[in-house]
Amino acid sequence: MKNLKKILKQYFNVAVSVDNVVFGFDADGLKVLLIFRGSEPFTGSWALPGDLISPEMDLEYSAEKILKQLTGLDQVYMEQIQTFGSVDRHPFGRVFTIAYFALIKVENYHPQAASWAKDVAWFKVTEIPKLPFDHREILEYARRLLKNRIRTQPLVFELLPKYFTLTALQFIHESILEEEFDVRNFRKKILSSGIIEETGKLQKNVTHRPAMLYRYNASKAKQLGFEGGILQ
Amino acid sequence: MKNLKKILKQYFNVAVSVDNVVFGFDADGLKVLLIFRGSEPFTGSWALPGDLISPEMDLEYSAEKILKQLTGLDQVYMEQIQTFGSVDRHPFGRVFTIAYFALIKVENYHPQAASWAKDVAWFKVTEIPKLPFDHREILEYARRLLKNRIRTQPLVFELLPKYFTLTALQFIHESILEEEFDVRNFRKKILSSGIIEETGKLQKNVTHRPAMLYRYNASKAKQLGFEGGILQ
DNA sequence: AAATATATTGTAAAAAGTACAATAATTACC
DNA sequence: GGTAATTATTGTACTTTTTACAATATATTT
Repeated sequence: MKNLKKILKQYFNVAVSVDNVVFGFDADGLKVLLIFRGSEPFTGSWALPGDLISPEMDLEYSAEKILKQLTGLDQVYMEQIQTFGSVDRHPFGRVFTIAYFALIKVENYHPQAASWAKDVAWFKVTEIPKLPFDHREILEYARRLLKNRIRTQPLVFELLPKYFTLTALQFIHESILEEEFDVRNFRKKILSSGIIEETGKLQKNVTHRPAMLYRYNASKAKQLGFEGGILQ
Repeated sequence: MKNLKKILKQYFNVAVSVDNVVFGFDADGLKVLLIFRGSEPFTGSWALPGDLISPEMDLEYSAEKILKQLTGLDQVYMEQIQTFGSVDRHPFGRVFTIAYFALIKVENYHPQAASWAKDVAWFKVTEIPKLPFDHREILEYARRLLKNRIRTQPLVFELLPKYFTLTALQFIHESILEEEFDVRNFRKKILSSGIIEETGKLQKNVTHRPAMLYRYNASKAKQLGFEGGILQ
Protein backbone atom coordinates (compact mmCIF):
# COMPACT_ATOMS: atom_id res chain seq x y z
CA MET A 1 0.00 0.00 0.00
CA LYS A 2 2.90 2.32 0.65
CA ASN A 3 4.04 1.56 -2.86
CA LEU A 4 0.64 2.53 -4.25
CA LYS A 5 0.79 5.86 -2.46
CA LYS A 6 4.15 6.59 -3.96
CA ILE A 7 2.86 5.80 -7.43
CA LEU A 8 -0.19 7.96 -6.98
CA LYS A 9 1.83 10.91 -5.78
CA GLN A 10 3.18 11.59 -9.25
CA TYR A 11 -0.34 12.03 -10.58
CA PHE A 12 -1.86 14.14 -7.81
CA ASN A 13 0.04 17.32 -8.47
CA VAL A 14 -1.89 19.11 -11.18
CA ALA A 15 -4.61 21.74 -10.93
CA VAL A 16 -7.90 22.26 -12.71
CA SER A 17 -9.55 25.55 -13.53
CA VAL A 18 -12.78 26.78 -15.04
CA ASP A 19 -12.98 29.41 -17.78
CA ASN A 20 -16.32 30.90 -18.69
CA VAL A 21 -17.28 32.28 -22.06
CA VAL A 22 -20.22 34.52 -21.26
CA PHE A 23 -22.24 35.60 -24.26
CA GLY A 24 -24.64 38.51 -24.27
CA PHE A 25 -26.58 40.24 -26.99
CA ASP A 26 -27.64 43.79 -27.64
CA ALA A 27 -28.38 46.15 -30.52
CA ASP A 28 -24.70 46.01 -31.47
CA GLY A 29 -24.71 42.25 -31.85
CA LEU A 30 -23.07 39.40 -29.99
CA LYS A 31 -20.83 40.27 -27.03
CA VAL A 32 -18.47 38.43 -24.73
CA LEU A 33 -17.78 39.32 -21.13
CA LEU A 34 -14.14 39.75 -20.13
CA ILE A 35 -12.51 40.64 -16.83
CA PHE A 36 -9.44 42.76 -16.25
CA ARG A 37 -7.05 40.57 -14.31
CA GLY A 38 -5.78 41.93 -10.99
CA SER A 39 -3.90 38.78 -10.09
CA GLU A 40 -0.94 36.75 -11.28
CA PRO A 41 -0.26 35.56 -13.86
CA PHE A 42 -1.10 38.01 -16.64
CA THR A 43 -2.09 40.79 -14.25
CA GLY A 44 -3.37 43.69 -16.31
CA SER A 45 -4.78 41.64 -19.16
CA TRP A 46 -8.35 41.27 -20.27
CA ALA A 47 -9.23 37.60 -19.98
CA LEU A 48 -12.07 35.12 -19.72
CA PRO A 49 -13.52 35.04 -16.22
CA GLY A 50 -12.01 31.90 -14.74
CA ASP A 51 -10.15 30.57 -11.75
CA LEU A 52 -8.63 27.47 -10.20
CA ILE A 53 -11.03 24.96 -8.69
CA SER A 54 -10.78 24.15 -5.00
CA PRO A 55 -10.29 20.40 -4.66
CA GLU A 56 -13.20 20.02 -2.28
CA MET A 57 -15.79 21.53 -4.61
CA ASP A 58 -17.90 19.83 -7.27
CA LEU A 59 -17.23 20.85 -10.83
CA GLU A 60 -20.63 22.30 -11.72
CA TYR A 61 -20.78 24.21 -8.49
CA SER A 62 -17.28 25.60 -9.03
CA ALA A 63 -18.16 26.88 -12.46
CA GLU A 64 -21.13 28.82 -11.13
CA LYS A 65 -19.30 30.06 -8.09
CA ILE A 66 -16.26 31.28 -9.99
CA LEU A 67 -18.44 33.21 -12.40
CA LYS A 68 -20.39 34.76 -9.56
CA GLN A 69 -17.29 35.67 -7.61
CA LEU A 70 -15.64 37.51 -10.47
CA THR A 71 -18.63 39.15 -12.13
CA GLY A 72 -21.56 38.98 -9.73
CA LEU A 73 -23.55 36.98 -12.26
CA ASP A 74 -25.82 34.42 -10.68
CA GLN A 75 -28.29 31.84 -11.93
CA VAL A 76 -27.36 32.07 -15.56
CA TYR A 77 -27.64 29.43 -18.23
CA MET A 78 -24.37 27.48 -18.28
CA GLU A 79 -23.14 24.49 -20.18
CA GLN A 80 -19.81 22.70 -20.23
CA ILE A 81 -18.14 22.85 -23.58
CA GLN A 82 -14.62 21.41 -23.66
CA THR A 83 -11.52 20.79 -21.58
CA PHE A 84 -8.17 22.18 -22.67
CA GLY A 85 -5.04 20.47 -21.48
CA SER A 86 -1.85 21.48 -23.23
CA VAL A 87 1.13 20.93 -20.99
CA ASP A 88 2.32 24.51 -20.96
CA ARG A 89 -0.87 26.47 -21.21
CA HIS A 90 -0.32 27.88 -17.70
CA PRO A 91 2.95 29.35 -16.45
CA PHE A 92 2.50 28.15 -12.85
CA GLY A 93 2.25 24.44 -13.58
CA ARG A 94 0.05 21.85 -15.18
CA VAL A 95 -3.45 23.28 -15.23
CA PHE A 96 -6.29 21.68 -17.15
CA THR A 97 -9.09 24.12 -17.78
CA ILE A 98 -12.70 23.20 -18.26
CA ALA A 99 -14.47 25.71 -20.46
CA TYR A 100 -18.11 26.60 -19.96
CA PHE A 101 -20.31 28.84 -21.91
CA ALA A 102 -22.97 31.00 -20.36
CA LEU A 103 -25.78 32.91 -22.01
CA ILE A 104 -27.28 35.93 -20.32
CA LYS A 105 -29.91 38.55 -20.92
CA VAL A 106 -27.91 41.78 -20.73
CA GLU A 107 -30.99 43.75 -19.70
CA ASN A 108 -31.49 41.72 -16.55
CA TYR A 109 -27.94 41.11 -15.41
CA HIS A 110 -25.43 43.77 -14.58
CA PRO A 111 -21.97 42.33 -14.20
CA GLN A 112 -19.75 43.96 -11.61
CA ALA A 113 -16.09 43.26 -11.05
CA ALA A 114 -15.30 41.66 -7.72
CA SER A 115 -12.62 39.59 -5.99
CA TRP A 116 -9.40 39.88 -8.00
CA ALA A 117 -11.21 41.00 -11.15
CA LYS A 118 -10.43 44.70 -11.38
CA ASP A 119 -12.91 45.46 -14.10
CA VAL A 120 -15.45 43.69 -16.23
CA ALA A 121 -16.75 44.69 -19.65
CA TRP A 122 -18.58 43.52 -22.74
CA PHE A 123 -16.61 43.18 -25.96
CA LYS A 124 -18.02 42.65 -29.41
CA VAL A 125 -16.98 39.22 -30.63
CA THR A 126 -15.36 40.91 -33.60
CA GLU A 127 -13.27 43.21 -31.41
CA ILE A 128 -11.61 41.02 -28.83
CA PRO A 129 -8.28 42.22 -27.41
CA LYS A 130 -5.24 39.98 -27.05
CA LEU A 131 -6.03 37.32 -24.48
CA PRO A 132 -3.72 35.38 -22.13
CA PHE A 133 -3.31 31.60 -21.84
CA ASP A 134 -5.23 29.80 -24.59
CA HIS A 135 -8.26 31.99 -24.01
CA ARG A 136 -8.46 33.00 -27.65
CA GLU A 137 -8.70 29.37 -28.68
CA ILE A 138 -11.32 28.70 -26.02
CA LEU A 139 -13.36 31.70 -27.15
CA GLU A 140 -13.27 30.64 -30.79
CA TYR A 141 -14.29 27.14 -29.82
CA ALA A 142 -17.24 28.54 -27.88
CA ARG A 143 -18.31 30.69 -30.81
CA ARG A 144 -18.29 27.72 -33.14
CA LEU A 145 -20.27 25.70 -30.66
CA LEU A 146 -22.84 28.43 -30.16
CA LYS A 147 -23.23 28.70 -33.91
CA ASN A 148 -23.81 24.98 -34.24
CA ARG A 149 -26.19 24.74 -31.31
CA ILE A 150 -28.31 27.72 -32.22
CA ARG A 151 -29.86 25.86 -35.14
CA THR A 152 -31.06 22.94 -33.11
CA GLN A 153 -31.69 24.23 -29.59
CA PRO A 154 -33.76 27.17 -28.42
CA LEU A 155 -30.73 28.92 -26.92
CA VAL A 156 -31.47 32.37 -28.35
CA PHE A 157 -34.15 32.91 -25.76
CA GLU A 158 -31.49 32.85 -23.06
CA LEU A 159 -29.95 35.88 -24.74
CA LEU A 160 -33.10 37.85 -25.54
CA PRO A 161 -35.21 39.76 -23.02
CA LYS A 162 -38.48 38.18 -21.94
CA TYR A 163 -40.45 40.21 -24.47
CA PHE A 164 -38.88 40.63 -27.87
CA THR A 165 -39.75 41.59 -31.42
CA LEU A 166 -39.52 39.26 -34.37
CA THR A 167 -36.99 41.64 -35.86
CA ALA A 168 -34.75 41.17 -32.81
CA LEU A 169 -35.18 37.41 -33.01
CA GLN A 170 -34.17 37.45 -36.64
CA PHE A 171 -31.21 39.76 -35.96
CA ILE A 172 -29.82 37.51 -33.26
CA HIS A 173 -30.00 34.51 -35.55
CA GLU A 174 -28.33 36.43 -38.32
CA SER A 175 -25.59 37.72 -36.01
CA ILE A 176 -24.69 34.34 -34.63
CA LEU A 177 -25.03 32.42 -37.87
CA GLU A 178 -23.38 35.17 -39.96
CA GLU A 179 -26.05 34.64 -42.59
CA GLU A 180 -29.12 36.60 -43.67
CA PHE A 181 -32.70 35.42 -43.94
CA ASP A 182 -35.72 36.58 -45.86
CA VAL A 183 -38.05 38.46 -43.49
CA ARG A 184 -41.24 36.75 -44.65
CA ASN A 185 -39.83 33.26 -44.66
CA PHE A 186 -38.17 33.70 -41.28
CA ARG A 187 -41.40 34.85 -39.67
CA LYS A 188 -43.42 32.13 -41.28
CA LYS A 189 -41.02 29.47 -40.01
CA ILE A 190 -40.77 30.81 -36.48
CA LEU A 191 -44.47 31.39 -36.06
CA SER A 192 -45.47 28.05 -37.55
CA SER A 193 -43.12 26.30 -35.14
CA GLY A 194 -45.44 27.35 -32.36
CA ILE A 195 -42.75 27.93 -29.75
CA ILE A 196 -43.26 31.66 -29.43
CA GLU A 197 -46.49 33.45 -28.72
CA GLU A 198 -47.91 36.96 -29.10
CA THR A 199 -48.18 39.05 -25.97
CA GLY A 200 -50.57 41.66 -27.35
CA LYS A 201 -48.09 44.29 -26.20
CA LEU A 202 -46.35 46.75 -28.49
CA GLN A 203 -42.86 48.13 -28.48
CA LYS A 204 -42.63 51.61 -26.89
CA ASN A 205 -40.50 54.72 -27.35
CA VAL A 206 -39.48 53.97 -30.91
CA THR A 207 -39.51 56.54 -33.66
CA HIS A 208 -41.39 54.40 -36.15
CA ARG A 209 -44.17 51.87 -36.31
CA PRO A 210 -43.90 49.86 -33.08
CA ALA A 211 -43.50 46.14 -33.40
CA MET A 212 -45.51 43.44 -31.70
CA LEU A 213 -43.77 41.85 -28.71
CA TYR A 214 -43.56 38.09 -28.47
CA ARG A 215 -42.37 35.70 -25.80
CA TYR A 216 -40.93 32.20 -25.74
CA ASN A 217 -43.28 29.47 -24.62
CA ALA A 218 -40.92 26.99 -23.02
CA SER A 219 -43.54 24.46 -21.95
CA LYS A 220 -45.15 24.40 -25.36
CA ALA A 221 -41.71 24.06 -26.94
CA LYS A 222 -40.98 21.08 -24.74
CA GLN A 223 -44.38 19.57 -25.40
CA LEU A 224 -43.77 19.91 -29.13
CA GLY A 225 -40.54 17.96 -28.77
CA PHE A 226 -38.49 21.10 -29.16
CA GLU A 227 -35.45 20.45 -27.21
CA GLY A 228 -34.71 21.19 -30.79
CA GLY A 229 -34.44 24.73 -32.01
CA ILE A 230 -35.99 26.78 -34.66
CA LEU A 231 -34.04 26.87 -37.85
CA GLN A 232 -33.70 23.45 -39.39
CA MET B 1 6.29 35.11 -4.09
CA LYS B 2 6.60 32.62 -1.27
CA ASN B 3 3.06 33.54 -0.34
CA LEU B 4 1.86 32.84 -3.86
CA LYS B 5 3.47 29.41 -3.76
CA LYS B 6 1.67 28.58 -0.56
CA ILE B 7 -1.65 29.65 -2.05
CA LEU B 8 -1.05 27.61 -5.17
CA LYS B 9 -0.18 24.50 -3.21
CA GLN B 10 -3.78 23.94 -2.17
CA TYR B 11 -4.85 23.74 -5.80
CA PHE B 12 -2.09 21.56 -7.19
CA ASN B 13 -3.07 18.32 -5.55
CA VAL B 14 -5.71 16.79 -7.77
CA ALA B 15 -5.37 14.30 -10.60
CA VAL B 16 -6.91 14.04 -14.04
CA SER B 17 -7.79 10.89 -15.93
CA VAL B 18 -9.09 9.92 -19.33
CA ASP B 19 -11.91 7.46 -19.88
CA ASN B 20 -12.63 6.19 -23.36
CA VAL B 21 -15.98 5.04 -24.66
CA VAL B 22 -15.04 2.92 -27.66
CA PHE B 23 -17.92 2.11 -29.97
CA GLY B 24 -17.88 -0.67 -32.51
CA PHE B 25 -20.50 -2.14 -34.76
CA ASP B 26 -21.23 -5.60 -36.09
CA ALA B 27 -24.13 -7.76 -37.19
CA ASP B 28 -25.37 -7.78 -33.59
CA GLY B 29 -25.58 -4.02 -33.39
CA LEU B 30 -23.75 -1.35 -31.45
CA LYS B 31 -21.03 -2.49 -29.04
CA VAL B 32 -18.84 -0.89 -26.40
CA LEU B 33 -15.34 -1.99 -25.49
CA LEU B 34 -14.65 -2.68 -21.81
CA ILE B 35 -11.54 -3.84 -20.00
CA PHE B 36 -11.30 -6.15 -17.01
CA ARG B 37 -9.45 -4.18 -14.35
CA GLY B 38 -6.33 -5.76 -12.91
CA SER B 39 -5.41 -2.78 -10.81
CA GLU B 40 -6.76 -0.87 -7.81
CA PRO B 41 -9.32 0.44 -7.27
CA PHE B 42 -12.13 -1.84 -8.44
CA THR B 43 -9.80 -4.67 -9.42
CA GLY B 44 -11.88 -7.40 -11.04
CA SER B 45 -14.51 -5.11 -12.53
CA TRP B 46 -15.30 -4.49 -16.15
CA ALA B 47 -14.79 -0.80 -16.80
CA LEU B 48 -14.20 1.79 -19.45
CA PRO B 49 -10.58 1.78 -20.63
CA GLY B 50 -9.10 4.74 -18.83
CA ASP B 51 -6.19 5.84 -16.68
CA LEU B 52 -4.61 8.75 -14.88
CA ILE B 53 -2.79 11.29 -17.01
CA SER B 54 0.89 11.88 -16.43
CA PRO B 55 1.38 15.58 -15.71
CA GLU B 56 3.99 15.97 -18.40
CA MET B 57 1.80 14.74 -21.25
CA ASP B 58 -0.58 16.69 -23.43
CA LEU B 59 -4.24 15.82 -23.09
CA GLU B 60 -4.94 14.61 -26.62
CA TYR B 61 -1.79 12.55 -26.65
CA SER B 62 -2.68 11.00 -23.29
CA ALA B 63 -6.10 9.97 -24.49
CA GLU B 64 -4.62 8.13 -27.46
CA LYS B 65 -1.79 6.62 -25.47
CA ILE B 66 -3.98 5.33 -22.66
CA LEU B 67 -6.31 3.66 -25.13
CA LYS B 68 -3.42 2.09 -26.94
CA GLN B 69 -1.75 0.91 -23.75
CA LEU B 70 -4.81 -0.88 -22.45
CA THR B 71 -6.32 -2.25 -25.63
CA GLY B 72 -3.70 -2.04 -28.35
CA LEU B 73 -5.95 0.20 -30.42
CA ASP B 74 -4.08 2.79 -32.41
CA GLN B 75 -5.00 5.55 -34.81
CA VAL B 76 -8.70 5.45 -34.18
CA TYR B 77 -11.22 8.25 -34.52
CA MET B 78 -11.43 10.02 -31.14
CA GLU B 79 -13.29 13.02 -29.89
CA GLN B 80 -13.49 14.64 -26.48
CA ILE B 81 -16.98 14.59 -25.08
CA GLN B 82 -17.26 15.81 -21.51
CA THR B 83 -15.41 16.17 -18.23
CA PHE B 84 -16.81 14.68 -15.05
CA GLY B 85 -15.77 16.17 -11.74
CA SER B 86 -17.82 15.09 -8.76
CA VAL B 87 -15.79 15.38 -5.60
CA ASP B 88 -16.04 11.74 -4.58
CA ARG B 89 -16.14 9.95 -7.91
CA HIS B 90 -12.75 8.32 -7.18
CA PRO B 91 -11.84 6.61 -3.91
CA PHE B 92 -8.16 7.64 -4.02
CA GLY B 93 -8.68 11.39 -4.12
CA ARG B 94 -9.98 14.16 -6.29
CA VAL B 95 -9.83 12.94 -9.87
CA PHE B 96 -11.43 14.77 -12.74
CA THR B 97 -11.97 12.52 -15.70
CA ILE B 98 -12.11 13.65 -19.29
CA ALA B 99 -14.30 11.36 -21.36
CA TYR B 100 -13.56 10.63 -25.00
CA PHE B 101 -15.43 8.62 -27.46
CA ALA B 102 -13.79 6.54 -30.12
CA LEU B 103 -15.29 4.87 -33.15
CA ILE B 104 -13.62 1.86 -34.70
CA LYS B 105 -14.13 -0.57 -37.50
CA VAL B 106 -14.25 -3.91 -35.70
CA GLU B 107 -13.10 -5.75 -38.82
CA ASN B 108 -9.82 -3.86 -38.94
CA TYR B 109 -8.94 -3.51 -35.28
CA HIS B 110 -8.43 -6.34 -32.88
CA PRO B 111 -8.26 -5.12 -29.31
CA GLN B 112 -5.93 -7.00 -26.99
CA ALA B 113 -5.63 -6.54 -23.27
CA ALA B 114 -2.29 -5.18 -22.12
CA SER B 115 -0.69 -3.33 -19.21
CA TRP B 116 -2.95 -3.71 -16.16
CA ALA B 117 -6.00 -4.55 -18.28
CA LYS B 118 -6.46 -8.29 -17.74
CA ASP B 119 -9.02 -8.74 -20.46
CA VAL B 120 -10.86 -6.73 -23.05
CA ALA B 121 -14.21 -7.49 -24.67
CA TRP B 122 -17.07 -6.06 -26.65
CA PHE B 123 -20.41 -5.67 -24.92
CA LYS B 124 -23.73 -4.90 -26.56
CA VAL B 125 -24.84 -1.46 -25.43
CA THR B 126 -28.01 -3.08 -24.15
CA GLU B 127 -26.10 -5.60 -22.02
CA ILE B 128 -23.57 -3.64 -20.04
CA PRO B 129 -22.46 -5.09 -16.68
CA LYS B 130 -22.25 -3.04 -13.51
CA LEU B 131 -19.50 -0.46 -13.93
CA PRO B 132 -17.27 1.23 -11.33
CA PHE B 133 -16.82 4.96 -10.70
CA ASP B 134 -19.33 7.00 -12.69
CA HIS B 135 -18.63 4.96 -15.80
CA ARG B 136 -22.28 4.13 -16.34
CA GLU B 137 -23.10 7.83 -16.44
CA ILE B 138 -20.23 8.50 -18.83
CA LEU B 139 -21.34 5.68 -21.11
CA GLU B 140 -24.92 6.92 -21.23
CA TYR B 141 -23.70 10.41 -21.99
CA ALA B 142 -21.60 9.07 -24.84
CA ARG B 143 -24.54 7.11 -26.24
CA ARG B 144 -26.74 10.19 -26.24
CA LEU B 145 -24.00 12.19 -27.91
CA LEU B 146 -23.43 9.60 -30.60
CA LYS B 147 -27.15 9.52 -31.26
CA ASN B 148 -27.27 13.28 -31.67
CA ARG B 149 -24.17 13.50 -33.80
CA ILE B 150 -25.03 10.71 -36.16
CA ARG B 151 -27.74 12.76 -37.81
CA THR B 152 -25.50 15.65 -38.68
CA GLN B 153 -22.01 14.23 -39.10
CA PRO B 154 -20.79 11.36 -41.25
CA LEU B 155 -19.62 9.37 -38.22
CA VAL B 156 -21.13 6.04 -39.26
CA PHE B 157 -18.35 5.54 -41.78
CA GLU B 158 -15.88 5.31 -38.90
CA LEU B 159 -17.81 2.28 -37.69
CA LEU B 160 -18.42 0.54 -41.00
CA PRO B 161 -15.83 -1.36 -43.03
CA LYS B 162 -14.44 0.36 -46.10
CA TYR B 163 -16.88 -1.43 -48.39
CA PHE B 164 -20.40 -1.80 -47.09
CA THR B 165 -23.90 -2.54 -48.31
CA LEU B 166 -26.77 -0.10 -48.15
CA THR B 167 -28.53 -2.55 -45.89
CA ALA B 168 -25.67 -2.35 -43.41
CA LEU B 169 -25.68 1.43 -43.63
CA GLN B 170 -29.38 1.51 -42.89
CA PHE B 171 -29.02 -0.98 -40.05
CA ILE B 172 -26.37 1.05 -38.31
CA HIS B 173 -28.51 4.16 -38.49
CA GLU B 174 -31.48 2.29 -37.15
CA SER B 175 -29.45 0.74 -34.33
CA ILE B 176 -28.02 4.00 -33.12
CA LEU B 177 -31.13 6.08 -33.60
CA GLU B 178 -33.45 3.36 -32.28
CA GLU B 179 -35.82 4.14 -35.11
CA GLU B 180 -36.74 2.40 -38.37
CA PHE B 181 -36.69 3.78 -41.87
CA ASP B 182 -38.40 2.87 -45.10
CA VAL B 183 -35.94 1.02 -47.33
CA ARG B 184 -36.78 2.93 -50.50
CA ASN B 185 -36.76 6.36 -48.89
CA PHE B 186 -33.55 5.68 -47.02
CA ARG B 187 -31.73 4.62 -50.19
CA LYS B 188 -33.06 7.55 -52.13
CA LYS B 189 -31.86 10.00 -49.52
CA ILE B 190 -28.44 8.47 -49.06
CA LEU B 191 -27.74 8.09 -52.75
CA SER B 192 -29.00 11.54 -53.67
CA SER B 193 -26.73 13.04 -51.02
CA GLY B 194 -23.82 12.01 -53.19
CA ILE B 195 -21.46 11.16 -50.33
CA ILE B 196 -21.24 7.46 -51.04
CA GLU B 197 -20.36 5.83 -54.30
CA GLU B 198 -20.77 2.45 -55.96
CA THR B 199 -17.71 0.24 -56.11
CA GLY B 200 -19.02 -2.18 -58.76
CA LYS B 201 -18.15 -5.01 -56.37
CA LEU B 202 -20.64 -7.45 -54.95
CA GLN B 203 -20.96 -9.03 -51.54
CA LYS B 204 -19.55 -12.57 -51.40
CA ASN B 205 -20.30 -15.78 -49.49
CA VAL B 206 -23.86 -14.92 -48.69
CA THR B 207 -26.69 -17.36 -49.05
CA HIS B 208 -28.97 -15.03 -50.98
CA ARG B 209 -28.82 -12.35 -53.62
CA PRO B 210 -25.54 -10.51 -53.03
CA ALA B 211 -25.76 -6.79 -52.43
CA MET B 212 -23.79 -4.06 -54.14
CA LEU B 213 -20.89 -2.70 -52.11
CA TYR B 214 -20.52 1.04 -51.64
CA ARG B 215 -17.87 3.23 -50.13
CA TYR B 216 -17.78 6.62 -48.46
CA ASN B 217 -16.37 9.42 -50.56
CA ALA B 218 -14.83 11.70 -47.95
CA SER B 219 -13.46 14.29 -50.33
CA LYS B 220 -16.75 14.61 -52.17
CA ALA B 221 -18.56 14.84 -48.85
CA LYS B 222 -16.31 17.66 -47.78
CA GLN B 223 -16.64 19.38 -51.13
CA LEU B 224 -20.42 19.19 -50.83
CA GLY B 225 -20.23 20.94 -47.48
CA PHE B 226 -20.92 17.72 -45.65
CA GLU B 227 -19.20 18.12 -42.42
CA GLY B 228 -22.87 17.52 -42.02
CA GLY B 229 -24.27 14.05 -42.07
CA ILE B 230 -26.85 12.21 -43.97
CA LEU B 231 -30.18 12.12 -42.28
CA GLN B 232 -31.61 15.60 -41.81
C1' DA C 1 -49.07 67.02 -44.88
C1' DA C 2 -44.98 64.96 -46.36
C1' DA C 3 -40.86 62.50 -45.29
C1' DT C 4 -38.71 58.91 -42.79
C1' DA C 5 -38.31 54.56 -40.63
C1' DT C 6 -39.46 50.08 -39.57
C1' DA C 7 -43.33 46.36 -39.35
C1' DT C 8 -46.19 43.35 -41.52
C1' DT C 9 -48.13 40.23 -44.89
C1' DG C 10 -49.15 36.31 -49.44
C1' DT C 11 -48.46 33.51 -53.38
C1' DA C 12 -46.59 30.52 -56.73
C1' DA C 13 -42.93 27.40 -57.90
C1' DA C 14 -39.45 24.09 -56.52
C1' DA C 15 -37.61 20.80 -53.55
C1' DA C 16 -37.84 17.44 -50.08
C1' DG C 17 -40.20 14.12 -47.48
C1' DT C 18 -43.56 10.33 -47.00
C1' DA C 19 -46.32 6.23 -47.73
C1' DC C 20 -46.57 2.18 -49.96
C1' DA C 21 -45.38 -3.37 -52.63
C1' DA C 22 -43.84 -5.78 -56.60
C1' DT C 23 -39.88 -7.83 -58.93
C1' DA C 24 -34.87 -9.53 -59.13
C1' DA C 25 -30.89 -12.38 -58.01
C1' DT C 26 -28.69 -15.56 -55.55
C1' DT C 27 -28.16 -20.08 -52.68
C1' DA C 28 -30.14 -24.30 -50.52
C1' DC C 29 -32.69 -28.18 -50.87
C1' DC C 30 -35.27 -31.75 -52.92
C1' DG D 1 -33.22 -29.11 -62.83
C1' DG D 2 -36.94 -27.06 -60.34
C1' DT D 3 -38.74 -24.98 -56.26
C1' DA D 4 -38.32 -22.71 -51.89
C1' DA D 5 -36.03 -19.42 -49.18
C1' DT D 6 -33.71 -15.20 -48.47
C1' DT D 7 -32.34 -10.69 -49.14
C1' DA D 8 -31.70 -6.75 -52.77
C1' DT D 9 -33.51 -3.49 -55.57
C1' DT D 10 -36.60 -0.12 -57.59
C1' DG D 11 -40.93 3.95 -58.75
C1' DT D 12 -44.87 6.84 -58.18
C1' DA D 13 -48.31 9.81 -56.34
C1' DC D 14 -49.17 12.77 -52.60
C1' DT D 15 -47.98 15.93 -48.89
C1' DT D 16 -45.12 19.10 -46.70
C1' DT D 17 -41.51 22.29 -46.54
C1' DT D 18 -38.61 25.57 -48.55
C1' DT D 19 -37.66 29.28 -51.50
C1' DA D 20 -37.94 33.58 -54.13
C1' DC D 21 -39.88 37.79 -54.34
C1' DA D 22 -42.32 43.46 -53.10
C1' DA D 23 -46.23 46.03 -51.75
C1' DT D 24 -48.77 48.09 -47.92
C1' DA D 25 -49.27 49.60 -42.90
C1' DT D 26 -48.26 52.31 -38.80
C1' DA D 27 -45.80 55.05 -36.13
C1' DT D 28 -42.72 59.50 -35.41
C1' DT D 29 -40.37 63.77 -37.05
C1' DT D 30 -40.24 67.93 -39.54
